[in-house]
Amino acid sequence: MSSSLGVEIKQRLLALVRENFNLDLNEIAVEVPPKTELGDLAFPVAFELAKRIKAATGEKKNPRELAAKLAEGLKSIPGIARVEIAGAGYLNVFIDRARMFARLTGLQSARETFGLNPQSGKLIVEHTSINPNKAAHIGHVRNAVLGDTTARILRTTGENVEVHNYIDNTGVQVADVVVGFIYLDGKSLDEIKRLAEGPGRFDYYCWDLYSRVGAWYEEDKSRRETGARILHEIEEGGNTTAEIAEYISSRIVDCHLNTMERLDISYDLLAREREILHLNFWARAFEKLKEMGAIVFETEGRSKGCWVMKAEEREGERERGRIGDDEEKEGEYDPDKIIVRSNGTVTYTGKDIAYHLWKLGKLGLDFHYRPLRRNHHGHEIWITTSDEKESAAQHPAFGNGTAFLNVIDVGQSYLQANVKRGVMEIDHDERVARSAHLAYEKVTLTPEAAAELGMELSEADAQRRQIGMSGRKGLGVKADDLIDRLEESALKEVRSRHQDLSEVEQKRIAHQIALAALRYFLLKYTRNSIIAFDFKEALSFDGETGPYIQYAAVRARNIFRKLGRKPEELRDDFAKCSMENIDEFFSGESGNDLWSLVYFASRLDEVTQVAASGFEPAHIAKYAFQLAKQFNLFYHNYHILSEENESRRVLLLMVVDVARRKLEQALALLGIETPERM
RNA sequence: GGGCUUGUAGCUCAGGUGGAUAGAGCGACUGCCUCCUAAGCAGUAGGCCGCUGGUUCGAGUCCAGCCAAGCCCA
Repeated sequence: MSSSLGVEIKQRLLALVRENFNLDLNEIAVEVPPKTELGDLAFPVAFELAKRIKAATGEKKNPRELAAKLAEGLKSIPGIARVEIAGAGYLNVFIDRARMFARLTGLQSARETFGLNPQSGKLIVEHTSINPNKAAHIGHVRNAVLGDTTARILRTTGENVEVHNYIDNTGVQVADVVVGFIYLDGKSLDEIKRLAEGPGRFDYYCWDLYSRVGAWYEEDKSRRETGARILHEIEEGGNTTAEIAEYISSRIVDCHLNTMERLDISYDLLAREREILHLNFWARAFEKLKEMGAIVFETEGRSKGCWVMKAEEREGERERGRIGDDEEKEGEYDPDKIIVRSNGTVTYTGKDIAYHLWKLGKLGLDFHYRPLRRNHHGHEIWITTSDEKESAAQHPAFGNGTAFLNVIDVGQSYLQANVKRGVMEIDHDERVARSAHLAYEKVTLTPEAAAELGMELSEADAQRRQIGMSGRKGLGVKADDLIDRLEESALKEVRSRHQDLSEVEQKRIAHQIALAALRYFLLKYTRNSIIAFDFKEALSFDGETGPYIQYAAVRARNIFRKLGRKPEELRDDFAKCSMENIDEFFSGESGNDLWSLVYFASRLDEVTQVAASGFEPAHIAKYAFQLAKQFNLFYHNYHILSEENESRRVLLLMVVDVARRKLEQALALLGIETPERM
């Protein structure tokens, strides 16, 4: 792998600088030169060195001369073909192409992890976590796709990952839909059941109902008290209202799991808030927090009578904010974080700290578990329960993580920071510090998209670049609607190209293409970029899209199909090629072309590392697209099957195979399959 | 008023640890299917990288101050 060679060169350079100039550099920067002809790795170390020498002795040195001195010492490293000094003093290293190519083609294609940093502990990734009261929309899908892809990337780098989906089944949003069923529709539990089991889409029905409830509240604000009462009954449990809530939220969770299954997104465990309430997680966490002195009881000031987590700095300096009445927003932005209000109720932060202590195995309490369903890979998805009788005798060991990663939109940053702080007061394990809030920006709508959804735009809205989606207003792109449209238009394309395939096969391919289009669309943007959703863009299969990348991989497959042999069957022919053949192959102008494709393909592992350490799947997405582009260029310029020179043809085929393998691996990291045909 | 984030081509966005001529997609214009699939390829046009200073041999990248937008909050 090129990066290990890079590491070796760095170490050698550090030693050379020490020997020759008696200086210690703390880092050696590496770059990739802008053109293949300039080399494969570039070290601007001579510039840094000249600066340091001047600082130490006042002597002005020419970077080119310094670079030349260092170059001598690199030549003996195996894998390096030659070293050149370029520009004002770049040290450019040329990799031994034949040697590296031979190694690349020899890789096991089934290799899934490269385990450069295997972790002993378990990382708990939480994503999706949609309120179970209505259909999922494109914003929820961004969360799920980001979380799912991050989990795939982390697993590939050797992490042990457990994926959780948190179900807030006793929250305000579920309560509002319950209000709708009882007060707006006048439906009993049995009637709701008939509706849910009927032919219509239950999550779509709730989507509309939820916005009707929003409007109902707007008409008469005092109706919100009804909502508050219903919420209280749900939290308390043991009554019909709670039963209705339980039924509705369970059915909606089913719908969400179906939607996510279409995107090849799955979970190990669904953890529900209901159990956190019933199993008294908070009470235990409260004891622990008090024990550790993480929270203190205020006897004076604005927060008198509250248990608070003291601010880290400037304690007491700033005047504390008034305690509001608003359930949801209370006190979260005070310098001292209120955990328990003076009336004895617990804030979200408090409950969340309890839940996260459980994730790390520090609570001393556990859920009961039952299997819920299997996904299409046969993987069992478990769900928590508070009923011991329901509990499975045998279940995987959930929780007990060493760190957690929460995929939540950026608006929750402050809350998440407080949760982490609270947890770290109790769990001092340094690995907890690796825990992070994986924040991402929202998906909004372009004015055009909003108009297409039937929204009446006010003048102010029409002027704006983007319009926020609103579950309460029923304004948003429903995930299943979008997937349906993608599959439909993909199917049309597949039919026109592959009339020989069966209907089932055509649909399967259309589905793979639709999934690629959607996942790539959501992953090509970096996390902190707002996605202004546009139908035309999201439904495109051309240009920088998932299908474009799939197409490149399929083209590579087609070459082997046409050839009538599998890549593995060419090993013997490849072995007959001498190193001289390969050197010749990679020399000259065409050699540079071929090499730049191979070299770029070799860098997937390096890119994966960067994506993993920054929790940024967009790096892989961008890389995959660039690799596909390079492959398409190669495909256009070189006719492989018509190549008459026997050994050259074999080598070209091996290049195709290296590129194909890396394309497929990159797509797999993004959760995208490569179709057999396109 | 406080905190966080963002400002790069007409539009949407990339640009780890400062480095070689600032990139891509879309849109516009011009070419390329007798040849492994044109969901493709090649080319043209399009840029005070928000503004002003600073650090540096070197700044889209780092620092400060402005301006503008978005998000969270008293």
